[in-house]
Parts: sequence; C-alpha cells; structure tokens
Amino acid sequence: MAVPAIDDVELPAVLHALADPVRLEIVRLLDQRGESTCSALGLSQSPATLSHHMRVLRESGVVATRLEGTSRPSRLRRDDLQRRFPGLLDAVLRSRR
Amino acid sequence: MAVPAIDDVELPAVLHALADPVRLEIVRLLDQRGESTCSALGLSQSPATLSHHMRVLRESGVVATRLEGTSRPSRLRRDDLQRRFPGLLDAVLRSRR
DNA sequence: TTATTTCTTCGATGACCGTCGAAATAGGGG
DNA sequence: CCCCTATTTCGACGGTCATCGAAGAAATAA
Repeated sequence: MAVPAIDDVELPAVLHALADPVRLEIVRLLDQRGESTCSALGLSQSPATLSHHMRVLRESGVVATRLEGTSRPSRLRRDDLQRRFPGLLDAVLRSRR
Repeated sequence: MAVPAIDDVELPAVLHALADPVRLEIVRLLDQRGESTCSALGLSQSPATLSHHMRVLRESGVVATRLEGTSRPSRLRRDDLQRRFPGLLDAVLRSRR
C-alpha cells in the first residue's frame, strides 16, 4: 500500500497510467463516488486484472489505497496531483468521453 | 500527412502519445520553437525512430505535419486540442520536469 | 480452527511498443 | 536524368503490457 512521495511522481508514469481505458474508467468512478474498492466499481474485468490496474495507478502516484478489514478502498490523490501537476487531473476528468 | 478530425481524437490515444519521454520532449520542443522538423529538434534517436514518434503524435491528434519541399515541419494542434480537451495540453506543458 | 470474503501474487499467453538498419520514396538542384 | 537531402516504410529484435486462472495471504465470522 506504500505510495510514492508526490515529488517523486513522474509525468510520463502518470500519463501512462491514465492512458489505459480501464484505468481511466476507474479514475472517473473514483472521482464520482469517492473512496471505493476495486470490486465495488462494477467493472467486468477479473479481480486479478483490476488489482493489476490499481497497482499501476498506485505506483504512478494517481491513487492511494488503505486497508480496512478484508477490503482495500482506494481514493484519488487529488490534492497531491494538483500540487505536482496543476490542472492535469481536472483536465482529464473534465474531458468529454 | 492526413490528421484525424479533432472530434475523433480520443483521450486515451492522446495520453498514450504523451506518455513516452521522447514524444513528450518533442512536444515540449515544438511548444518552445514552434513549427519544426524532426531533424531540427536535435534529438539523439535515429530518423526512423523519430519518424515513428511523429506518426504516433500525428495519428493521436497531437501534431499536424505539412509538406515543404523535401522536409516535413510539424506543429502542435494547440487550438484543436484546447477545444477538445480544455486545459490538458497546457497542464502537460506547464508541468515541472 | 475452519470457512468466507477480498484482494494480491504468480505464471503464462498473446498483443503491442520503442528501437534501429536497410531499403524505398519524393522533392530540388544541377 | 542523376544525385543529394529529408523523411517514411519495412522487417526484425527485445522488452513491456493487459488479461486471466490458480494459488496465496490476511482479516473477519462462526
């Protein structure tokens, strides 16, 4: 669950994380619903695949995950990202599908 | 040299195009120097590799290329991108390296 | 302790990607 | 027409990636 310090987050890694349609959908859902678990998002991929995508999002600096009983709710690192790359996440989230 | 209509440009494709460090550098240089050719940017990759990257940027909707004699200067599609994904290119270009 | 739930890790598979040399293309100048 | 210059295309190579089933881990409930 360890997450990179925001100053260590790199732009290409963030862009790569957001460039996958499934991960982009995860980010949009986390934006709409706030903190949420993988499985509660209702996506059709296997748990293994979703866990992989969450890991990419976490390691790139986009989300943070905490441990709550047997589940692991994640949230967007909105404030951190806004400090590091001002306007980037907003532009992505505001973009028309 | 054909370029996608701006309404057909897709966000994952743009993010994928910008997620590569070499292409990100091309975009930053095109931003600083304006319209420019592949070879004039002074990058160390082979012409074949740079041509490949320009193609990815062109097909994703990030740059447009015109034909001028034997060379092919490219430019950022700033206005188109601003209409399609407001604030996105600005956020990427303004981000600290 | 045993079973259940939730998620992660492992291993494999098929697809895609960055890179470059070599060959092809195309315009401009003699 | 031939050559030079700038770029693209082709084919290949090694590496990375998305996907998923199966097995593992970890907390909770019975």
